[in-house]
Amino acid sequence: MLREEKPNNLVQTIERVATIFDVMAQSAHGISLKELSAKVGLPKGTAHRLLSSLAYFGYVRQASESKNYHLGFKLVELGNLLLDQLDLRAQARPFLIKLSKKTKETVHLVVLDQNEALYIDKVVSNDKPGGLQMVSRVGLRVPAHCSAVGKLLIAHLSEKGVNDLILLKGLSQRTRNTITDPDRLKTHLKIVREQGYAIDNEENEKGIRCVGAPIFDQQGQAIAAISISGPAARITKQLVQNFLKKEVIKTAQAISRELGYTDTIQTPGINKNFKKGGEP
Amino acid sequence: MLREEKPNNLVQTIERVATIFDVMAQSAHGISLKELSAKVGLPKGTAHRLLSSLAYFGYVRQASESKNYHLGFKLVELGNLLLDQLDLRAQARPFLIKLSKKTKETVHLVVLDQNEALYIDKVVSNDKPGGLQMVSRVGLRVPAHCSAVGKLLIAHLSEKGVNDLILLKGLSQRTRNTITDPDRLKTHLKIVREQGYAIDNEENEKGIRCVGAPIFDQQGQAIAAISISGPAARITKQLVQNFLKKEVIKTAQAISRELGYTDTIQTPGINKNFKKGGEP
DNA sequence: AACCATATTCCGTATTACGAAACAGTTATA
DNA sequence: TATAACTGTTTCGTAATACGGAATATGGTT
Repeated sequence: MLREEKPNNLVQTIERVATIFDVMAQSAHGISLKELSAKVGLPKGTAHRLLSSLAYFGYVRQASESKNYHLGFKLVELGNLLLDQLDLRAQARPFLIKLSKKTKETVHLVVLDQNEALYIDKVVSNDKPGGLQMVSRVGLRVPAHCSAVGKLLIAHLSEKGVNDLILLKGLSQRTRNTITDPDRLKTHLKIVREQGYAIDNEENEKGIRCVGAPIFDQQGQAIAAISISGPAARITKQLVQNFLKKEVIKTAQAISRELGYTDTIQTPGINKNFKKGGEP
Repeated sequence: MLREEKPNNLVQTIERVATIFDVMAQSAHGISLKELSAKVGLPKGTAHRLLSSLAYFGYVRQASESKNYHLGFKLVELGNLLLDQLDLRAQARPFLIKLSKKTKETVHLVVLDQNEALYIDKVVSNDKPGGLQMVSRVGLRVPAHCSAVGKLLIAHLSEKGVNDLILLKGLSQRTRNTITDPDRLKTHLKIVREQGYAIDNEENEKGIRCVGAPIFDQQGQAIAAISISGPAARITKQLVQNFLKKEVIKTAQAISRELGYTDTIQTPGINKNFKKGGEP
């Protein structure tokens, strides 16, 4: 997988640790030293030294019986601490809860990170006992080009930003509805930007439909997006047009206002750069 | 702070990265390179090299305008993935929700990690609008000796385990109710172990009272604990004795059964070591 | 009891990261 | 507008650091 601007002098240890974490992330029930050292391509001794250092600080832990290595709880600690440091999340949460209650569907809060849409909060509706539930998780990533929230966020990127993203991540075909043509995507993003909401019409996963709206900060930057997601059978196109679209936009606007955004959504593009690049 | 068995050949980079993360964790609004390098005691150049390597893999991120460094979302990703890898958490969750609904209070799931009680799940009651809410967070740690859940977990440790914990962490006085005498603690733990539940009677934080019960796995090990927590004014001693204690024990037993624990709680200590240390 | 598999530790070597200093980019000051 | 002051970023010769193959411990199996 391609990444953005690779530094020419990466610290070797950090690169190795990142690889180790990634391998462990795929090993739900822990991994032995032998297997891990094979997978990351390091001698056992070297891998062991890294692991015991990581274990000392709590970033990995070793099961006392099986000797298998697992990710450590320090990661949970730091990850959740980071989420709490995000003012955005704290401020958005009550609105998400309200929206979820009103629509009786799962609501997500998403930011763009490393050119992917990253879930930073999730509110599930309690009122769907036994019903279908979209599988998602805080910390999960989805491609930007085939999710409502992703499209919203990149719709407010610069032309260059979008090109870079396409170059780095590509436009993988996830379903038959996925937009995979760069030009079609750019046209679509223009519409998304102008209409102030986006729909994921089973573009990422067959059977899942979403509708989302962008959140703007004080500077008018689209820093996040929210969406309502669920099974396409329940989230019908009709329901989106008649009800959900309106609700998600309303909520997103309320959150934006909470963050200090003052511009009206009705006049997009106008009166926007009052602070950005305006030397007299 | 003292730690368990320090390896003699820690990898320097990992030690430095751990320090950097800890400093960042305390910097809610990001930290400048200058400030960070000063705090961790590294030359700017060195700190910068580590940071840019970490940033490349998403473990830190740099705010585009302020240039300040923040913890990166990769930590969220790994942390939440780890939580999902824990069978315990998935299996316990429905029981926690039920317990929270029934008692209308906040319920926590906790494990022992590095001699501290670590919250790995939290279910808040929705039925307390505007009411008091205990501040807690998944990933947060509390000392073991002054929390209901912590006492439960160390009550099932070996004598040596408890001694090590006391040596490493000490028994800090958090409130006037905190048990700070090693012998008194050991006596108390014996009672906790025998009665099958524990109470935190404002021992960690004035005004907060908790009652908890242990969760046993198939091997009869106390691998986790659950608790009901809330303001002492609401969680009265009476309510604990008449209602909450019973409910939390019942729920903990149900989860233990779910995990394959078969021994009856009524006969603690008896018929326990059928698999642990039984050479013929 | 001997064996096998895996984890852990050791130690001489050279590769890796180090960090002082130069450079660049940005903001404050005259 | 020029200049100073500050912070972030990059460079490069050096030596300390981590490397990794091989020896040793551990513990489970035949």
